[in-house]
Amino acid sequence: MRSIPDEGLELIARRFAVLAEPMRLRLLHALFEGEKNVSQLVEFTGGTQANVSRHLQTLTGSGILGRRKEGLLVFYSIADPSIYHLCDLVCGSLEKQLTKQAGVFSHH
Amino acid sequence: MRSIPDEGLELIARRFAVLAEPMRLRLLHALFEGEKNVSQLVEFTGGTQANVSRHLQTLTGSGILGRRKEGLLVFYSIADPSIYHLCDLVCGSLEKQLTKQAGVFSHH
DNA sequence: TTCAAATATGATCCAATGCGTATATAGTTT
DNA sequence: AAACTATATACGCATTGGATCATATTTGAA
Repeated sequence: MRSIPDEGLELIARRFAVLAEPMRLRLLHALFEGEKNVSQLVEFTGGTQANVSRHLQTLTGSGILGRRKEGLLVFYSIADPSIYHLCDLVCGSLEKQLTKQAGVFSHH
Repeated sequence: MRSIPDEGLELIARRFAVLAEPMRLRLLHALFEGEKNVSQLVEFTGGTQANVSRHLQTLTGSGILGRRKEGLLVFYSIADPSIYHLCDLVCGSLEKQLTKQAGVFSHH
């Protein structure tokens, strides 16, 4: 079998880790609608400005988000389209698991 | 826009977190070949028995792996087929990012 | 140039998690 | 039952990462 070098594994793990925070998922979910600036995201998520800014930095640093400055405002947007599919996959898998029990997602 | 309840976000984050460890990815990679018992996985990954066992427990607890006892041996296998696609997506996305620089995956 | 608004960053604290060692449990063999 | 093998778990330690508060930086306006 083809083995994966440690560097590669750590890169993959790192990518998953970036997605492993509820606040970052909330930010991604907000940005699925289209690009938004930091203030909008702060209001949207209900987080503090500092915290939102940090998470945006994490997401941007990993290449998932893109950044665009316009005067005082900074707009963020999805830069890696694979994220959509990734989230769909996980949601789908979890829905399957959950419909075998009680349904958190059941009220479509 | 449809918002996702906090419970849901935490479930999704949790799923990503489970995939965010190199050793667990190594175990998954090993199991992509087919089911293996703990000793085989210990040898395969080069980890300690205790550590491998713990990570297998994490993966099983999240529904990603299945567990089958056969005498003294315990066999683990991929239970959630979406994992294949999930890893492919991430790898593909990372390859794209990396080919824009130096190539860790470049020697196919 | 001074002020105000939007965003980023530094310092600190705290909780979560991974690893290693040692030990416990379960199943098998004699 | 005793001894042995395979696997799981308890404990302690070290590291990491997120949240908050305060402050810095950037940019536009007066």
